[in-house]
Amino acid sequence: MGTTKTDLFNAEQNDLASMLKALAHPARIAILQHLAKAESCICGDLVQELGLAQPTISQHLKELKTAGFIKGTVEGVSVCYCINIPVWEQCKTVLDRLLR
Amino acid sequence: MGTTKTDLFNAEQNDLASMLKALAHPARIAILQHLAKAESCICGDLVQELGLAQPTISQHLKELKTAGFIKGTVEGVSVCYCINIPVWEQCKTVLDRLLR
DNA sequence: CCCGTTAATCGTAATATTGCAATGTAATGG
DNA sequence: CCATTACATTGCAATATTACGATTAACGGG
Repeated sequence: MGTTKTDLFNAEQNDLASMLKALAHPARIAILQHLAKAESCICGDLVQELGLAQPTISQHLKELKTAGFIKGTVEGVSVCYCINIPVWEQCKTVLDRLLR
Repeated sequence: MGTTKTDLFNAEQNDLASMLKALAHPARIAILQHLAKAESCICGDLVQELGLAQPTISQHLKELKTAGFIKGTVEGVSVCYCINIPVWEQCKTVLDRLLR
């Protein structure tokens, strides 16, 4: 137990659920907002902006990246993150299709 | 630890996160899809439709109701659930505002 | 080549979520 | 009033998530 019974549901339902789960945390929403506002990408700044420790931010970034919502490019010693628009659009489309 | 540090974020971020969390489970998505398709509301049928036990369905319904996405009205011995359109619209609006 | 800076990863504690059996509650039919 | 039917609640086991200290990996400057 404690595990979601994914085999009971179809791919669309499971995919949408995991996309939404990736967004369903205030820190990850705050990260997306910051990336949207900053236009270009940032990284260590997020640790400053939100009050969370560096490993925590790194973990949230990883979840957003795994879900496809952001992309990260190594820029020398730092990493530059930015929003992955197509995935975002697709998420909204699927969500829209849900209730109509 | 293990708790989300909600005090680090503003109300909009926390509210959106909890709305999305309510949606972020395939069973709850399946429930919403079924309610949308059936137009009118249903209830015990959901236990049949999805392969989950009755207490589990009841718990998911409760979470959706707490988040405001559905409403339930007692109809004799059974309970009739239906989608709460305004909350749904508002969720999409807030989500839209996030990335733009 | 060493050092500092930046970020990912590991390990772990605290807490939340998922799912269900058992039980409780409320209405309905007889 | 009793049995039944439809749900909700409780309690608990299994697992997932959140957060962070400690450590590691990778790059650039001297």
